[in-house]
Amino acid sequence: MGGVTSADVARESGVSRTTVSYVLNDKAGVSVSPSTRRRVLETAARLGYAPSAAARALRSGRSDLVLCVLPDWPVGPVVETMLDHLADELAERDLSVLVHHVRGDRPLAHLWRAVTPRTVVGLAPFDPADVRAMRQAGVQVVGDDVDSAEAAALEDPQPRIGRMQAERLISRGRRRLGYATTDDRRVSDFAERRLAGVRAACVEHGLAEPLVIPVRVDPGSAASAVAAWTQADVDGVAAYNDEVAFAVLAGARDAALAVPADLAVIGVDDVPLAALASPPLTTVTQSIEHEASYLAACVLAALDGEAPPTRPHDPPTLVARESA
Amino acid sequence: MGGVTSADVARESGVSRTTVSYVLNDKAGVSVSPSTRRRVLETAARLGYAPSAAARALRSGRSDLVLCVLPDWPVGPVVETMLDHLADELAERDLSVLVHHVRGDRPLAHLWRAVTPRTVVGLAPFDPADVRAMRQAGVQVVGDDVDSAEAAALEDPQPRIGRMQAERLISRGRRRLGYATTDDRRVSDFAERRLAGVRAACVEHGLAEPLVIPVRVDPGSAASAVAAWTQADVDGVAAYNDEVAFAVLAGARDAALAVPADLAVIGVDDVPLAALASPPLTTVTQSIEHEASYLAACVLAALDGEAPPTRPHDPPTLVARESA
DNA sequence: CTGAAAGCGCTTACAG
DNA sequence: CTGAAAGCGCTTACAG
Repeated sequence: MGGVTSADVARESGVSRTTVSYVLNDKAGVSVSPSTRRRVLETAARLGYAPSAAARALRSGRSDLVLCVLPDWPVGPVVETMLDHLADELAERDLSVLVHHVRGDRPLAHLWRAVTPRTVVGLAPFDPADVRAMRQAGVQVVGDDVDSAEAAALEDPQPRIGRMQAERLISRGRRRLGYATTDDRRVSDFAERRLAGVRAACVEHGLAEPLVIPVRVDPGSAASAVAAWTQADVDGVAAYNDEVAFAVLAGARDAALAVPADLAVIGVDDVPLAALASPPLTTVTQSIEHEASYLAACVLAALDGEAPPTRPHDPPTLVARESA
Repeated sequence: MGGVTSADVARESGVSRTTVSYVLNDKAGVSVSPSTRRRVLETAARLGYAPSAAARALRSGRSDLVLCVLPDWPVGPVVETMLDHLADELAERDLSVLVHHVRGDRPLAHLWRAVTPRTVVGLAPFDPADVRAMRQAGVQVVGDDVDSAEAAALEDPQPRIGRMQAERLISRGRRRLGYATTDDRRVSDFAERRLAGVRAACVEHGLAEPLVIPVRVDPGSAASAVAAWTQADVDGVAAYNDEVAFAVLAGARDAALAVPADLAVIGVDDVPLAALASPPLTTVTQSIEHEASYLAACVLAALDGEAPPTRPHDPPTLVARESA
């Protein structure tokens, strides 16, 4: 039932468990005679021995697991790509990435205690109490705003994204902007911060407040939003993300509006389908690879007890296609 | 350093660790006086006690973790939704779902040994040697084809999906079909099985072999595929999935082909954006909720030592929109 | 160079 | 109704 233990290997090769442990872990500073070493290695292989991670974790309080905690927002291709990169980079250090989607209000403590990860990476800020508890238990905590919510707020990239959208629209001659926000509560914070950037750009360019309308990802919702914008002479719409932009595009189509001539539309994310939209969607994107590398570097630095690397200055970029 | 332990709770509430354990685990057959019970519970809450899973796993050989192993294929909204449902259903039994994306050829053993999960759920078949090892270590294994690759093959739903696509196209008067397959090696197996269904339907209806062309999710690739189909008088295209279908739609648009009049297009999955395509995408979908419930039921059954439930007969359904 | 022993935090027979 | 004690498998000072 319970597999082969180090005691089995020790008995079988006629040495103590200590020696087995030394050999198997290549313990530095201890020299084991070559013949013994060989015998132990051979026996372990023959018996198919694999150490119990539970025991090891209990003993040493650490594991080779990196727990990645995702907030409860919808995870699109962007986050997924990021996780892939992260896993790749950490794999080189023999770290396995485990992903957990936070559901409802189940306490986080249950989870990280259950996993005993070496590091916990959060994609949204943790509860400070959770951070404290994890740190106290010797778990590295890495992530957005873990240490300084203020610092993060100062360099929040979201408003820049919104600003960039607005500036593109304005540079294309748009004079009255609309904002297609999401009705998904879980990300309304994001939407709000992006919208702030749009607002700021409007103010700077002497334009009126953007007309904000929530748009669901379905044709009907988009149609009525487009009607309202048309009514208000809106000629350019910045969407919360590419999905919402697709909806706006569909709404414009239904209303027989030409894009971008009658209504320009710009999204955020550059999802794979963006290039295939009708017309191809102009959008703003952040370099996911950079962000992932940064996160990986944070994890590695924490592991090596080094100071966290400085966040790369990673401005969003415009992907200019036809819709705006 | 090491967080709050049950000994702390015991000391603080003036009882033994035994009692703490009994209370916290609601141990059946043991009666603890209500006042003691309350005191322990209260102290545990106040101290923020969470049991060390490592110790628990070491002691009992089991944990509350369900490890969900995803194959190396691109995970779209479909799989994501499924995982969400699974997590929801298992959360009711206090099981936490952890997701691991298989990367490259790193051995699976390392991972499940490190996690010591109660159950491992595979979304693609495991290596039989892995299954054997996990079972031997007392880890439940649940997933596609775990026990009987043949049985699974018999009721493989993929060909039915392809067949359904073809039949829709044929019922709309299409006489020469094309198949837009993926060039992603990781899912070519899926594509092949779906294509088999398309082929079968063509044979049955006395049509020629479908003209198979790989289509990448970019405008250029789609354009040349559409050109080839046009050349061959293809008037209906079944796509491997909705993403590929979007590409075909874009290609048709570039070629000034009317959809569905000149070229009908049908996808698979019904991703959120499908309804927003131009024209709205007709597609075939499987009930993810059902599949997720089935998987959850398998996990729960394994947990309770019951026989696995029979797989629900869950035929794919057609979502008829305008593109076909 | 190698071994006996302690202890990580938990659960569970076994005594009271 | 409650507690003292053993033991899960491992690593690591500490002795030889």
